[in-house]
Amino acid sequence: MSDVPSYDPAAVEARWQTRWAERHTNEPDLDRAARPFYNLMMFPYPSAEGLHVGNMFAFTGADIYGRFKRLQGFEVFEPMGFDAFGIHSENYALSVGTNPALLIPQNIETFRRQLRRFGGMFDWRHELSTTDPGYYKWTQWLFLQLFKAGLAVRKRAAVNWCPACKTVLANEQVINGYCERHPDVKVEQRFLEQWFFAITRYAERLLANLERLDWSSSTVALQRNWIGRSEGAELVFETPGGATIPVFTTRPDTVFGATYVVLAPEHPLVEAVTTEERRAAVKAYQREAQSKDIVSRKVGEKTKTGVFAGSYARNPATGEAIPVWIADYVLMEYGTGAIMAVPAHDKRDFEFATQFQLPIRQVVKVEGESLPSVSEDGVLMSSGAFDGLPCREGGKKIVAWLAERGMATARVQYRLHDWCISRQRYWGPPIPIIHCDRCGPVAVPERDLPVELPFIEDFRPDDTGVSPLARHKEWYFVKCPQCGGDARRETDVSDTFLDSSWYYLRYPSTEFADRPFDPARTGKWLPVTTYIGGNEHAVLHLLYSRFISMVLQELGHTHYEEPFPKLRAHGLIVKDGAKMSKSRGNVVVPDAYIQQWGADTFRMYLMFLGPFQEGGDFRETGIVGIRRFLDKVWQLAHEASPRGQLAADVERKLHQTIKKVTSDTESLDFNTAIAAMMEYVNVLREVGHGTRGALRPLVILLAPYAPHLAEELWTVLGGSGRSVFDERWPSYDERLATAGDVEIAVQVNGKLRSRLTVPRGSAQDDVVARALADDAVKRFVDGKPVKKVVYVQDRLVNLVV
RNA sequence: GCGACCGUGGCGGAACUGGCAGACGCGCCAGCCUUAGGAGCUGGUGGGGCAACCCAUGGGGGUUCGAGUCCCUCCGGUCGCACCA
Repeated sequence: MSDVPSYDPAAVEARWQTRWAERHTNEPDLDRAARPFYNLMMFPYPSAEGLHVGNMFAFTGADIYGRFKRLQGFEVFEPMGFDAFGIHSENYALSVGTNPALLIPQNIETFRRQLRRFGGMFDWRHELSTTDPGYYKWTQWLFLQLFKAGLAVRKRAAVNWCPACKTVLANEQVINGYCERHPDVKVEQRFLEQWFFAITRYAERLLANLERLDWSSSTVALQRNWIGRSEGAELVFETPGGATIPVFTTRPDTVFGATYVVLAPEHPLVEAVTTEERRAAVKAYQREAQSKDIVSRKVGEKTKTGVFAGSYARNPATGEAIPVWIADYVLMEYGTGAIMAVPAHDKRDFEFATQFQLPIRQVVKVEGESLPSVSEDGVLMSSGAFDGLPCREGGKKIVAWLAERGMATARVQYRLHDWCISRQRYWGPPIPIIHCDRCGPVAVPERDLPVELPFIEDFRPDDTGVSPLARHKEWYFVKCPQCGGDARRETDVSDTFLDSSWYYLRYPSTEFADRPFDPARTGKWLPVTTYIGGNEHAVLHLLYSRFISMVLQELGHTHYEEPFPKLRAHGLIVKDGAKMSKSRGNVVVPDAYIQQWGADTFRMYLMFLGPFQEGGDFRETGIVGIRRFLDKVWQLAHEASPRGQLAADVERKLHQTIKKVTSDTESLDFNTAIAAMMEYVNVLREVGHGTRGALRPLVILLAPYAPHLAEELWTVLGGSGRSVFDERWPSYDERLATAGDVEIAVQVNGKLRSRLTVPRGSAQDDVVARALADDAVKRFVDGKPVKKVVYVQDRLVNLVV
């Protein structure tokens, strides 16, 4: 054995983590940074179980990118925080019977320790937690800005209600229509007054802006889908009683085929269209529909249910009287809550009409399609003057024709709903509103913020259906800030997604207690340069953040409309092909691996597992490969001769490696970047020795991936300065990277027959001449004339005979 | 049902705008070194012929001098949304 000390990751990592902290290595000057780079990763929810490998996978990839940018000369701000409010924490707290206010700090402490241990380049000066009153004071401020702008409104809306818990459930607590905690109790819907943000007013902008965002295409597709824009028309169906039923349809061309009308059971017109003799049946049906929970109500059931209301409405196109039905396959939240049913050209209407023996009238002819035919590639029939027109054109003409009589309006409809931010829960920031009998809902004056969440010994929900906060009398009863009369606080807390919709805006300004975000800091650091996170947040978090950014800009608080111009989604780490979850019991925790192998080895292993943006299957068998690689680098660095020229082939390989690692790290292809570094190390070992000149660039390339080891080896290689991260990313010489001979494939009729080694950039004629002289090639050309030559520079030549 | 994606050795995965399939790593095999090794080193490793060749990227078809890559079709899998009119 040589006299090289053995690589002891635990000692190396402890040493450098201490130095980084002492030397403030990871703390950029936020006020004076000349080249600011805001490297953001989605902050974690600090679960009781601690950081798991999925978190670490995401953070490692993002951290590598941040360190890479730092080495390229940017001043990188990489903050970390905790999304600690919300139903997860509250449920866990309920299950162990301890107030979340006591549990969360412990969880955060565990996360903080784990995050330091893995070596993230976090600027801990700017840590935040959404549960900190100093943070949620500004979450409440944000609510007030929307409230004052008329964007926070109160509406009645359905919630899941468990009659056993006597409380509101989140959708994820409803399992197949039953309460998660009472598997034999059916969940029902109840209607409560709740706070909504008017995100639908921004639907068009949220959709249009997607075009100019540099985001993973999968994420864009998810958002586009969620916003769900549909073009169509609102048509009016009149009842003899004088009521008019507006319906939304995307297929106005099929109006001649509308043979009945359906209202959602909650529709306000149900009363007016129900006849006396049908009243009992309709009431019974409404009760039945209400007893279903929201989730199963929406999941398409095989058999449809409904009830005839007793009255008829006039089809605006045909003038016919058609029956009005009440059925829960029509949803109150979409369109107008009422539809014209065209059973011949809509699957759901077809099912319903078949079941209840309602007439089915075909008005679109499509080649080779039987009913129900939903294609728009047909021509109209049985549609009066519009017969023979293609669907789309016919639809436009029908809308125009009906519009003359005030019976139709073209309009656009979105699936996106207003954002319900009310939670009838304990563990969240109280919504800063005071209800006064005289003044109505009144904003808490900003000087009185935060409305602190009081510590409540018994924080369990009770059978009142309102948040446990209502039980805290001193907190609940207040004076109206406007008239001074008796008033009560709003007891709903806000949605966790509101907390996380602006945390990135707070990070650079955490030390300012008197403002949510400092204008100068915000001007310098926002919008976020690169955002890396999982696709589980592709819709809600990212959509809400974009919405909040638009509002803040519109109200003059910030200078940008889109918070995350560049977003990359990482993949998922699975275990044995299945998603890791507590219930499956296959959650992998990194601590033991870090203990055994070191953080650097484990970081690189996670990145080598598969493509960062696709994820991979966690198998511990490969870890040793990374460790062997780092051991080799360690050995080479310690044995490197201080001086000495690089052999030509080593130099070429070095420049190729720099090129590959640079572009792969930039594109987050960490697995192939690591492979390239391994190849270089293999070459160095074949040559039999390393020089410091050959090792120094490697150590810098490796630094984002294995930061502690790189720091250590940088000093071994005689590096100056306090940190390898004060160095510059190596550059490569394109000429050197591509110099030397190349091997060219020689094909005859498209089949590989031989290989030639020629100088790079050889002329076609020379290569062809040499190819024709080749024995193997001669055998296959067999004296036949060459009809065609395909030559790809430095790659191949194909002779067609 | 709608939308997005994927299918390559024993395994994880490479392969730029079509151009030498299997980089890199794990595992496995052989040898070396060791009292010993779950350490280290050297070599080998898609399949078949055991050679000069043939066959191989889920199946079938097509475009092309040339297809893992493009097109059609079928099979299988993953994710998201889902009675959205």
